[in-house]
Amino acid sequence: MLIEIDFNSDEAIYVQLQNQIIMGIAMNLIQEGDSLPSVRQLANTVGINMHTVNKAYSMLKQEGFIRLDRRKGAVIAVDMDKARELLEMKEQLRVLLARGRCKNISKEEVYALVEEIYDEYI
Amino acid sequence: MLIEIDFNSDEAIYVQLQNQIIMGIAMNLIQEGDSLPSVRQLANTVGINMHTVNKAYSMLKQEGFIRLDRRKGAVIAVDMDKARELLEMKEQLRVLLARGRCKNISKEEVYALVEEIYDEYI
DNA sequence: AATTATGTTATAGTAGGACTGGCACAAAAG
DNA sequence: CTTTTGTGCCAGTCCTACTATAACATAATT
Repeated sequence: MLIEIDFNSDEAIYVQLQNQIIMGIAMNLIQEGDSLPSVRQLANTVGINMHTVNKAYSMLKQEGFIRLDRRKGAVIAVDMDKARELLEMKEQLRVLLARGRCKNISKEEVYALVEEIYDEYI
Repeated sequence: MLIEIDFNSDEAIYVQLQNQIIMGIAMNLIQEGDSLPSVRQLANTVGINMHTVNKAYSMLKQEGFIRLDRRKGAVIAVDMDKARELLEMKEQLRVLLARGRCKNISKEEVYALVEEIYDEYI
């Protein structure tokens, strides 16, 4: 799985790492049980510091996307805490949809976007 | 329109201001043409610095939610750049839905959330 | 047994953003 | 004229992001 960092982005590097890994899981580019490069290895190939990768991995672990195994590195292991995820998603959606509503974006247009994104999952 | 700041939140104050004003517009608590308190006034009532309010207003202006009028203060004036908003919303949704998909949240559950939020708009 | 690679922790430094504070200005309102 | 407005500049504090170096115990490799 290819990971690319935009150093000119205003998004923190560890957030970019997080999001790309999460999207990689959603896209089935990496699956349950697969392992990600080690902290040092990924830091080296991407060209960033070890601690930055470690922070991304730590957060992914805390949020229940990976399990850190000393033998196999960072192993994809998603816990299914839907309740918590639904609550967080609702908070995020509330702000996102409010912005859209101000700009006259209809519910149907939102649904169209969701459909488009789900279609990307093949 | 009541504005409340959570000083213990990890969200920046000016972001909280932005979001509350945007949600205020979406909820019809404030409407096109209405004006918000002046920079100094709002800063005073909320108990924060003038420059923090100014930053929130400046961003809202740049994002096309208000117009700054020296006579009337910050006037609600939403520009309808749907194309840009749809692009931004899609980027945000991509990350949000990826998280959900990893946690086995179905498209139908997402739609249910959207319905719930739209129902809040009365 | 020795070497290497791993996750993890500690400490320290730099850079930038967030927030506050004070001051000042021109423009508009009263 | 006086007050209030948005705006700009400069300075200072605090926190986060990122880097850098070092150290450690554990585990895989040789």
